[in-house]
Amino acid sequence: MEKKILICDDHKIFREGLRALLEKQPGVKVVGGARDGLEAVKLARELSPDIVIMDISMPGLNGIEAARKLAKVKKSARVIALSMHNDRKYVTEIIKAGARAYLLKDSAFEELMDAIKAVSCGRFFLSAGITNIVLDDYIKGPSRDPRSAFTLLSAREREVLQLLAEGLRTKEISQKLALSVKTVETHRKKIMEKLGIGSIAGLTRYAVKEGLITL
Amino acid sequence: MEKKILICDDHKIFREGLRALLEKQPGVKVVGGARDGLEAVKLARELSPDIVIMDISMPGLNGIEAARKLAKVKKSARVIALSMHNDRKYVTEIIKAGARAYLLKDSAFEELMDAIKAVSCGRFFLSAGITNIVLDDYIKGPSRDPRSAFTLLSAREREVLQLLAEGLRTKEISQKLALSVKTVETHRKKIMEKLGIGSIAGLTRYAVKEGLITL
DNA sequence: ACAGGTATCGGGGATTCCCCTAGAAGGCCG
DNA sequence: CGGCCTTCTAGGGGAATCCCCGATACCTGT
Repeated sequence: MEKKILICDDHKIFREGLRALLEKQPGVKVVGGARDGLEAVKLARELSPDIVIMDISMPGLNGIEAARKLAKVKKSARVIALSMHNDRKYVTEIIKAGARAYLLKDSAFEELMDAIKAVSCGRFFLSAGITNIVLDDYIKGPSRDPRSAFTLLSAREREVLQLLAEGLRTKEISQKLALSVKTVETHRKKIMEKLGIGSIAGLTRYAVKEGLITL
Repeated sequence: MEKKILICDDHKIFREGLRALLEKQPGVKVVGGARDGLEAVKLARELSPDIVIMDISMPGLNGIEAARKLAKVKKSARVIALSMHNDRKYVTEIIKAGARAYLLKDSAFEELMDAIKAVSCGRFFLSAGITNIVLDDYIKGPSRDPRSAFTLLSAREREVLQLLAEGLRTKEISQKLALSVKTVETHRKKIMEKLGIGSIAGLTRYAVKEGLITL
């Protein structure tokens, strides 16, 4: 029996490209395409796909919320998350939302086929590099709150992070906080370690995303 | 004679999808794929494609700068910009950089084929909705928007700025661009001088604001 | 030809980064 | 209570960087 597939992505040309690739494969059939989360849920109800390939960033209702809804409304549909972000936040959230696979858009198409086979058999599938994130969270125990700067970092660390992201250099921060330069360095190191970010530029982008500073 | 096409996008699965669609079309042949701007320029020189389909947001060297380089180095290649942004900033800049077409990723594949036909004949092609933006700027005459990254900085400086904001350290940049560490330092110094920004964090925020990188 | 901007490098000292180690204080759990 | 973890603090030492100089070469427009 052919697997029915629903493709959800807000870029039409991407949907068409993926459809073209899938149509060359035996055993699968693309039954529809959705351009946002709401349409994804609607079409999933109408078409009863076996597999839903779900982009995460979509306007209106994003892929994570859409997956959450599908888990309630259409349990039979196996969701494969497909995203350009390898951000831990997205990964953990959509997996918790019921997705059975997480692929990066940078993956080869072959990996997508592997994922389709895996979830069809009831197994999970994670892109290389994603596994680390999930296992990392797993061994750290059930962290129910989302991994934000406020749960991950200590108050002092957030303080240092903000100053770093605002552009102060190590010496200035040490003066401002009445600390040794070495202490500030240690804080920076711990922050980078916790967040898995290895540069000031990366920390700045993170701080903006988390709302610690404004552009 | 078949048109040789080079696909530039940082997502492998997107490149594969597009290739699958194009391979079903007569008269065109995909000769290669690049995952960033530098590779795009390199492959364009090696493969001499007739058409370069260029995504705008790519790591390292973005599509706008890549188009600018191609306009100097490989005049024969017609660039089709393919982006998810319908932001006027991107449109005007890449058109000025020499692109002959601008398509949204939300476009249908058919539109891409129309664009390929158009630029092959030496015509321009703009996605619906994009035309307004260009004409709008056109009738308003040369609207020198002051103080943007595109008017203040040189191409090389923008290139270095993007890499800095992406979190690469000086040495990595020098290796990527095949330059001396000292040269990269000088560029950074000039960038900071021109922009009046004195830290990597500040440069990162600036690059995000200007759309050189995404969060 | 000349001025100006751009792009490319170097010297050298101050500074920071990055790897270690480590003590004091507070909380948590068997 | 006695370990154990986390946090905050700080230092040593070498590599890498930042930051001030200067310098050469190449365009481009006047």
